[in-house]
Amino acid sequence: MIKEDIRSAIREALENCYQQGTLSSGEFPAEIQLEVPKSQDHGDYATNLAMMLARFEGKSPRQIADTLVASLRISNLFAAVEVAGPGFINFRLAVGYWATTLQRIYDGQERFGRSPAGRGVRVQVEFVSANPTGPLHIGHGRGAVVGDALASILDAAGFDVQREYYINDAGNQVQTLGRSIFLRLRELQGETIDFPEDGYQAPYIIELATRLLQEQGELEGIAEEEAISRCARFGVQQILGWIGADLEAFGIRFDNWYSEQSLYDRNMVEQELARLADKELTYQEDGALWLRTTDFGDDKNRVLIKSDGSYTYFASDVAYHLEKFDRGFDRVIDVWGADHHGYIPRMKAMLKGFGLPAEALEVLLIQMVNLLRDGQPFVMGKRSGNFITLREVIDEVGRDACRFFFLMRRCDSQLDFDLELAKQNSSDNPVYYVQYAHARICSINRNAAELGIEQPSIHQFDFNLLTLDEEIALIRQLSRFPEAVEGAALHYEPHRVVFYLQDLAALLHSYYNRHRVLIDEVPVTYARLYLVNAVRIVLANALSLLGVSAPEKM
RNA sequence: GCGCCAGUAGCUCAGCUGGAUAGAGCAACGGACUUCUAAUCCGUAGGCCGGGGGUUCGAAUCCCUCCUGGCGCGCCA
Repeated sequence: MIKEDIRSAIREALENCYQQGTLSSGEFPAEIQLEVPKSQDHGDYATNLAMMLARFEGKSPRQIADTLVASLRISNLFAAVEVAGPGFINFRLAVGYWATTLQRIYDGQERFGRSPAGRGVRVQVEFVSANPTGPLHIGHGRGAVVGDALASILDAAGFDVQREYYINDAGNQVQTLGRSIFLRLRELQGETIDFPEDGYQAPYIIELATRLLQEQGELEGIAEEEAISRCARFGVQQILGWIGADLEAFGIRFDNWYSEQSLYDRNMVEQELARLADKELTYQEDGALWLRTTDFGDDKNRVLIKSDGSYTYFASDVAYHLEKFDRGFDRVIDVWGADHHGYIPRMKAMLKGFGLPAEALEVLLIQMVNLLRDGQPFVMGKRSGNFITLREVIDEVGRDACRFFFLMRRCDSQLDFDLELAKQNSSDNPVYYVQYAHARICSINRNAAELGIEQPSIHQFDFNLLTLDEEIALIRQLSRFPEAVEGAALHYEPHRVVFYLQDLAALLHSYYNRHRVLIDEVPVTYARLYLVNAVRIVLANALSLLGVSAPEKM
């Protein structure tokens, strides 16, 4: 990649200076910082190296920068290297480099933007993992899209990625689900039931009860406990079906659905807890089994086995996470709702105590989505029965717009999602702005075909005919796509791809409005078609990372 | 009370590991369609980066403190 080429040129210059004695500290920064300057006047890339070295050299940054530049072999990589401001070294890339960029895009096609940065590190992204006790809501939707896009981005950046959904199909909530269905079922059979407040009130419970009655008949003659657990199993299975279908409608597929219950069935909880005990990380107190998380940064120790002998949720989660590493993942990313943030220290403490590095687990917190309708907050809650499902939102707002909206902001800031506003603004929703850029290029291609102009081959393309500032600006932006993907991957920030896309689309629209692609001069037309289709490829690749479609017509 | 996240233009938000003159969209105002799709473009205006201290060549970014909003602080899941 271009950044590495520049870095090695700088490194070489630095070595020369030390050898020739023009610089004396012998200091080598671990990584030479290269940034994209905000202003075009400052070149394509800039480094602050001279300023970093100032305190070691005892000279002014500008002096050091001058020395470095003098020693910098002016390769054909650069058109100009300048010292500017307090001591920046600005690099302007040689025009010929931009031709290479287009070449790489055509060579790579849908693979352009991918990089080996992740070195095949095995990473698992676990996301959504909503309890199978009700349909997905808007908050799940945000986590779903962020997790899905992040997984795609990591994959593009060279990580070996698996998408996993953890099914909480054991424990109290599932019991509550079973009991709720069971009671509704008895109601359907004519009994008068005093429905408990802590049961699930929502109408879909009655729907489930009705269906259970149809499919399995009455549960006469079965002990209540067994009947409830049968209701629970049925409910979980049905609801998982809904969830799977909703995610499918959202364009999300998991590589693996992992059952919490299966941990118990295989005695994994017992086994993994035993490993913690072997490391003397657990102790008995007040009739319960505790984990010493305080030794590793938590503010209190945590119970694994309650005094009544049953496991806590934390116990199975501990087993689940340890088992992830048993499965060979180098890194595990959990996408959680921000309301679970208090849970992070104990999970990290557990892994640390177990001897795993701190960065083995990365938790991405997804802040709350405040659902509004006509500016009025919509109180959500599965038990209250008052909620709008994710499916309803997708149907109302549209899949592409919905996904894009969730990805537009960094995930650790809260999001107001006004349904009326999202619909009302849908015509000037930013997603259309980006998609429109893609559709416009496709439209040019259709017109070209009608005029009998074929897509130019590399041999018909003459880079020297791309002389406009807007054209170079477009190629510059195209060349940065791999960096954008890599940055989004390494920082776990899918929204960077969104901003990259908006910038690229803006350049395309601006170019489109100012200049025509299809003109009388055939060689220029070829050059512009070549450029514009490189843009099309990158737009499509970036949209694909976000799971948003790239329409050919709008 | 303790902890986590946030506070940047009227509104919604970007700002990469500290860098050059703090950016974009919407809203406002003024322009551009006999020309590849006007879901677009061009321009104008809009700021004490919540307040106050500190660290240094340099702070929206790091540290301390205070204020505001949200969320957490179970032998619940």
